[in-house]
Amino acid sequence: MNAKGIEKLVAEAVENLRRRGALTTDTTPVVGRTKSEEHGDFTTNFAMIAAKLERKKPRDIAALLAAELSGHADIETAEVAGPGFVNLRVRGDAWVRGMDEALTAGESFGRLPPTGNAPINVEFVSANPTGPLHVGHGRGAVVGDALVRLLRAAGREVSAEYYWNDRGRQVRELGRSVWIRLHESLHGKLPPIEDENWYRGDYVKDLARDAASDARFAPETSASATSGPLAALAALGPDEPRFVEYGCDRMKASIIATLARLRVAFQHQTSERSIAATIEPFFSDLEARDLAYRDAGALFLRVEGREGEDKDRVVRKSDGEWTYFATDLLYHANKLDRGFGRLINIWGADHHGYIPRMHAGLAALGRDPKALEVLLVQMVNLTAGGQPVKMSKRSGDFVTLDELVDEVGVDATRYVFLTRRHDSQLDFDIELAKKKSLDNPVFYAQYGHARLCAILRRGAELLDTRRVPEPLRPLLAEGLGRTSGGAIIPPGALGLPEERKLARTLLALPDHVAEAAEALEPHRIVYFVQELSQAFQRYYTERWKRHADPVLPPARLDQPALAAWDWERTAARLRWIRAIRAAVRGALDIAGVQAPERMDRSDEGEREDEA
RNA sequence: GCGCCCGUAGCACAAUCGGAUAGUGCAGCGGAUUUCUAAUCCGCUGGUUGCAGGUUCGAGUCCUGCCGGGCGCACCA
Repeated sequence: MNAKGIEKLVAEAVENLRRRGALTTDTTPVVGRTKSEEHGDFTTNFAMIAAKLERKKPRDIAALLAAELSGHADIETAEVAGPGFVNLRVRGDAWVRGMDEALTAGESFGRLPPTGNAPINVEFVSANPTGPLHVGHGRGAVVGDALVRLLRAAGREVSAEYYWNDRGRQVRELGRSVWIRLHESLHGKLPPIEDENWYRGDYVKDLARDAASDARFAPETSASATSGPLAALAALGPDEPRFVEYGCDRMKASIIATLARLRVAFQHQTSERSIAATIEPFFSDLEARDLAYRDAGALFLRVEGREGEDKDRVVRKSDGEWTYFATDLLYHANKLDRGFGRLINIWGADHHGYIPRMHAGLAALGRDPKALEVLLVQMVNLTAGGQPVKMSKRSGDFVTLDELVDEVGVDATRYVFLTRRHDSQLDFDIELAKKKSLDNPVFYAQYGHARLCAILRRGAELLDTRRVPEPLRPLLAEGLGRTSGGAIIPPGALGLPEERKLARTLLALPDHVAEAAEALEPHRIVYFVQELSQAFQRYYTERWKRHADPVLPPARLDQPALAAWDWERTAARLRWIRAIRAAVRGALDIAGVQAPERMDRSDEGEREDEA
């Protein structure tokens, strides 16, 4: 029972009207959730959209549709409102049925059936294997991974992919940097270096230190009894290609390990080196077809005038080296050749100028530029209690992703990265993300789940300690989900407006999944968790504090009071709470954030200022 | 100079292919409560959606022009 379901129902009604000749349009209706309670549960603007083609007044069409819909078994009321909306209110027992579906789906609630479309390739992170990932990469990683999970939940077939720039100048610099550090540890000082391009982070020292034990240097190290392995390696000189390979392999492994920690995984990794292997014939073919040409010793691809590009672009420099643009282009073509219908890329926002060039390049190749969709992820500013944390890249002194995860944990890292749309800047408050209090949104969401679990645990305890009157035990067992159909919980037992509203909220998860996948905006799932958690917390507190109507009987009740308790209502609410929990779990699963059964209260308690 | 992204409450952000009265958190002020995990909840304050036009039944959303912020315009990556 969600907007998609209602949409089908409205479409049927429209079809009926058409068959009877009351309407002629073939406009497909769109149904949305209402913002305001008084407008019912769902609304459609079909009448206003169709009005022009029908050449009728919107309200007249709306009246026809409303009359048709009000006959349906699931519809309580169908009313014409405003300029021509049809507002629908769904019957209470239809909500209860909807929750049964959610409970049957359990952990996988929110997942949509497969669309059967061509698979989607999502390429993200793809940071050069020349150093550890930093915080900005982390955001791209989490957004990309959540997007992959989201698209899968929405029934798409998705492959997550990492592209390694393991060729070209950047990695040559890494190889040279390894040599520089070898030289340093051998001679106690850096060799004379005429430029600033080498990588001077501490991780390179580690690479240099471990190089001697790497198998690919065995010929040198084993034959170096007198001078020592370090000297043997240093003698290879700064341009030794094995330094590059070695450095890349080590960095790749380290980057993948960091991402795995963050629960980010890839189905496929592509190496630029392997792409470059076929680049010669590819571009000479283009040259033969006059899609590329030589000028001043360089090879240019004809992209001028396409996708807003104002000049042709170099694919091979006059020094003979292929540009990254050339291999990137070939790589995207390669992905299309592998059968992907859509190529989604996640880039740092500073690369946005590259998008038109990529599109133009694809167009020049005769490919559909629209197949490549680029999501730009904006900057992350780290703060601690409102104060900016310095992230100077100078001398390799910047905050790595590993350090961030060490500091605040995987769940908080992921959650915070998903609290903003990808294209807006993000302030990441490290202090807040660590706090075990409710102004920390991660904590709030996880606590909400733990609380749902606590209620169900207590319900189970009541049953197991036999404090529930004998004849009513099957009912409670049903509410707790221990049986299915073992007892009938009357739909009317869950009749409060708040309960109905919350049912509507939780059953909207499949709609949110569909919409978020369509928009490529995983952050919406996090908003859903927040909304649902908050709605339940409000309900839970209000029921008890304001209405003296708790979900479970208070602990102090004696046996006669328990006998008089309304167990039917309790069973209905427990079932409903399980449905809420299924929705929270389903949503957190898409975000890749854990849903803990309990929060340990132990540490951190109070230790404010003691001054 | 040209191009791209963003301007929504004091701060940080939402807003379902253009839908009805623009929401949520934090901060501020006031309150509930002695329990089912209070690690809770409620109320109040706060807005000309940067500005000016346009498109239409209807605009935070689309178009044009300004203003402000960020970024990009290499035979760099």
